[in-house]
Amino acid sequence: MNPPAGRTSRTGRPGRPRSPEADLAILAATRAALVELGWSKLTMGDVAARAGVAKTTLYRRWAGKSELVVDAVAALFDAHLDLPDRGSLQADVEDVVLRFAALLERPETKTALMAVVAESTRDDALRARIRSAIVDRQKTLVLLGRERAQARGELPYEADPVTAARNADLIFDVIAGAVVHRALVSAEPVDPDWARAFTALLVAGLRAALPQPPPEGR
Amino acid sequence: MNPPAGRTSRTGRPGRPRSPEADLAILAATRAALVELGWSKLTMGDVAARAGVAKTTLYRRWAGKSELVVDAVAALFDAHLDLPDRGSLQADVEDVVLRFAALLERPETKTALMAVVAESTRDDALRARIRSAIVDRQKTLVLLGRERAQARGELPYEADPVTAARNADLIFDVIAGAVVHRALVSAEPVDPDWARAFTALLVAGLRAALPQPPPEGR
Amino acid sequence: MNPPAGRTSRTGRPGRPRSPEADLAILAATRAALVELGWSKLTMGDVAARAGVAKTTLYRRWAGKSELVVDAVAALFDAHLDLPDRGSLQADVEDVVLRFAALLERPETKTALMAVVAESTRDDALRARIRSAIVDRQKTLVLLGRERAQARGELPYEADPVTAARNADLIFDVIAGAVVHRALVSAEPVDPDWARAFTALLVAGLRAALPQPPPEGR
Amino acid sequence: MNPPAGRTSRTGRPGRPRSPEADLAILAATRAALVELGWSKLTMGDVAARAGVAKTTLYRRWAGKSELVVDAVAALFDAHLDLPDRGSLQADVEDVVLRFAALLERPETKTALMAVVAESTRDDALRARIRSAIVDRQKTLVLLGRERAQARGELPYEADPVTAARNADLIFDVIAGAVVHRALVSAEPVDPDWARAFTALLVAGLRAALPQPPPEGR
DNA sequence: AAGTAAACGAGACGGTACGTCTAGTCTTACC
DNA sequence: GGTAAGACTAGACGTACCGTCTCGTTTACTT
Repeated sequence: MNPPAGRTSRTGRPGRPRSPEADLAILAATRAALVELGWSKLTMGDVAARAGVAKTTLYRRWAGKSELVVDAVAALFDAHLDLPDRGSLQADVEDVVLRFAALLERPETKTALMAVVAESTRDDALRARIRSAIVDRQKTLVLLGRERAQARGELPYEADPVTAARNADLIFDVIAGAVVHRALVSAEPVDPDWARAFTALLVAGLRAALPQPPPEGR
Repeated sequence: MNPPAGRTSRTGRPGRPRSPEADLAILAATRAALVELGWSKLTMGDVAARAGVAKTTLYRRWAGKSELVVDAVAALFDAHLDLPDRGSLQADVEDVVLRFAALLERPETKTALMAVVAESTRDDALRARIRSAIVDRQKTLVLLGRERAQARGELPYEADPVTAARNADLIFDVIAGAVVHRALVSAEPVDPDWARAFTALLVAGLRAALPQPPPEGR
Repeated sequence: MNPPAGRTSRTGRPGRPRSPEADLAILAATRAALVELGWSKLTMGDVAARAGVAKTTLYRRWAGKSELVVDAVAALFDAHLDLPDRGSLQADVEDVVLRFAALLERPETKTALMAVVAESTRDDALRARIRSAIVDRQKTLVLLGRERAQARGELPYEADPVTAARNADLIFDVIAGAVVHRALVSAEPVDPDWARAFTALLVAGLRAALPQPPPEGR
Repeated sequence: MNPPAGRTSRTGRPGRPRSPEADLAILAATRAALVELGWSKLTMGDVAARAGVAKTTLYRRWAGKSELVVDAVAALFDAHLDLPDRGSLQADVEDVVLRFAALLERPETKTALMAVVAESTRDDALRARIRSAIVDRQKTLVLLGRERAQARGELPYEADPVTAARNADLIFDVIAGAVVHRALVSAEPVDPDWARAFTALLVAGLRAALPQPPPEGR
C-alpha cells in the first residue's frame, strides 16, 4: 500500500526512529555544559554523559562540537524574536539592543557565539548554519522595526528593493556589531544609558543619511 | 638555525643569547601556521617544529596557545597604526574602516581574532592582554580622528572629559563592531561602497546627535 | 526462494518459521568472511551484510561470534569423516594425518580453530560445543583405525575398556596435537614425507609400548 | 650486568630515555590482567591503568595487544629453560612434559598462547616473534635431551645433520603438540600418569623407528 | 477471510575499546 | 642556565563493533 497522497511524511523510513527525547536532552545538556565549562572545556563525551546518551548518538545527529553548539544556542535566540511596539523608532531600537545584550550576557551564549564564529571562518557549511539558525532570524527584527518606523512616518519608504535590502544589512551589522563588540570585546555592560546613547546616534544617522522622507505618510 | 656570524652575543653566562631569534621565529611560525591551519588545528608542537625550536622554549615564553597567538597577531595590528589625514572626517573614517577591514581579511587575523576573543570570555588575564595588545591601540585612531575633526570644525569640542571618553568608546564599538560583524559574521566584503555608506551613516549621526549632550536629562 | 511444495517442516509452533535459507547463507557468509578477514577482523555486522540478513537474525540463532564460527567450521570437518581402508595401520594413519592437515591448511579453519580454542579456555559452554561439533567427531576416526588394525592383527585387542578409552584419547591427542603444532605453530608444511616419518614413529611406539604385543613382534 | 668495555649503544640518542621501570610494570600488569580477565577481555587501557602508565607509553613500545602479550608471556617461558638430568630418556621426557604442562595450566599462558597463535596465522611478523620469543627456546630442550640420551647410549647418533634437525623438529612437534592438545583442546589434566604413558609411547617409537644405535654404548 | 504470533529488514540505541592526537611537564645530554 | 630531543601523564577525539531495542512488514499456521 502506498500513502495515497503526501508521501513525504508518513513513517516511510524503515528501522527504529530517532528518539526525540534524546535531541532535547542533548541540546539542554549542551547549554548546561556551556554555562559550567565554557566552549573550550566542553567535550562531546561530557555532553553525552549529561544527556544520558551515548557518544554515538551525538555524532549520528551532529558532525561535531561546532554544529551541536550552534543548534543548542539557536534555540535561545528563537525565544527573543517577538518585538513589542514601543511607539517610536528610538524606543524600538533601544528595546532590541537591550534584549540582544541580555542574550549575550548569558554565559552560554557569551562563550559560545564568538567561538563558533571563529570556527566558521574556515568552514563554509558552518557559517551557513550559523546564518540560517541565528543571524537571519535576528535580521527580521530590523525589517520589522523599519516597517513600523515607516508606517509612523519616522523613516522614508525606500523605493528600490535592492537599496532597501542593502540598508537593512548595514543597519543590522551596525546594531549587532556594536552590541557584540561592547559586550564581548570591550567587555563593558550594555546598560540602558549606553543603549540610549547608541540608539540616538543610530537614529540620528538614519534620519539624516537616508533619502528625504516622502511628504505624505501612508 | 645558524647564528649569522661567529658568536651571537657576549655575556658571561651561557645559554641566554638565543632568545631574540627564537622569539621572532616562533611568532612568524605561529602566523604561518594560522594561515595554513587556522586556530583550531594549530598546535604548539607544530609551531615549535616550524620555528626549529623545542616545545620547552615556547612554554618558557608563553603560558599557552592563546597568549602566543595574541602576541603573534598583535604585531600585525601595530603595522596599521598610522592615520594619514585625508582632509575630512568622512574620508578619515572611510580610511580607517577600509584599513581595518583589510586586516580582518588576512587569514591569520580572520581565524585568530574571534577565537582569542571567545577564549577571553572566560579568562580575564587573556582579555586584558588582548585589550592592551590590540584593542586599545586601535582606539587611539578614534581619538586622533576626533581631534582632527574638531580642529577642522566638523565636530564640537566636548567639555566634559568623562563624556568625551564615553563617546570615544561608543564610536569605537560602533566602527570596530560593524566592520567585524560585516566581515566575519555576515561574511560580506567590506568594500569602498559599504565603507562610504557606513561612514555616511555614522558621520551624520555624530553631527546630529553629539552637539547638545552634556546637560541632558529626559 | 520458496519451499518446493507442501509443508516443508512440521512444527506446531505458531508464527512465521525461521528461514532455512538464512541459516545456510549465514554460515556460508561466515566462512567467506573468515577467509577474507580472519577471525579477529570478522564482525557480526559484516557477516549479516554478506548474508543479506539483519543482525537480529544472527543473534536469534547464535549467542555470539564464537558460537557462530564453531558451527560454520564444523560443517567443514564433517566432510572428512569417511576413512577409506588403505590396507595397513601405517597407511591409514598417514591418510588421516594428511586429510586433517589439508583441512588445517584451509584459511577459514586455520584462522578460526585456534581462536575458538583460545576463547574456550574461559568458556565451558563453548568448549563443550567445540568438543561435540568438532573434536569428538574426529576421534571416531581413531577408534575406527584401531579396530581395523586389530582386525588385521597389527594391534592387540585391549581387554580393559577403561584402558582402551584412555589409549584412544592419548593417540588422538598425539596425532591431532602433532599435526596442529606442525601446521600452525611451527608453520611448516605437513607433506607426505613428514606424515610418513611421524606415522612411523607413532606406529612403532604403539607396537612396542602397548601392553600385549601382537603375536608377531618386530 | 654492565658492559665493561664495548659499550653497545652509549646514550648517543638525544632526548629523555625510555623508562625501564615502565617496561617491567607494563609486562607485569599485562600478566595480571590476563589472569583476571583472559585474552579477549584484556584491554590496552586497562593494562595502562594497572601499570600506572599512559596509553601512549604502551603504544610507543608495542604495536598492539598481540605483540604486548607475546612479550609478557615469553618471560614466563624463559624461567623454565633449565633441564635437570633425571638419569634416563624416559625420566627426562616425563620431566619436560610435566614442566611444560605446568606452564600451560597457568591462567595467563592458557588463555594467551592459543590466542596469539590464532592471531599469528594472519600475521607473519607476529609468528616470527612468537617463534623467537617462545617456540625456539623450548626446542633447545629437545636438543639437550637427545644429546644426553645419545651420551647414555639410549639413542643412536645421527650422522646426517639435516636428518638430525628434521628429527628434532618432529619430536618437538609431537611433544609440544600432544601436551597442548591434551591441556587446551581435550581439556584433560596432564598428570604424571598421562605423562608416563605418553612418554613410553614416544620413547618406544624413537627406539624402534630411528636408525640402529651405534654398537658401543658408553 | 481474518486473526495471531513469530521472524524479518532496517537502523537507532547505550556501551566499551580502539588507536591517535594534543597539551603541558619532565628528564637527559650538550653547551 | 638555556637548549634540542624526546619520553612522560592525562584525557579528548572520532570510529568501530557489540548486543539490544524498537519500528513497520511479511509469512506461515490457525480459526
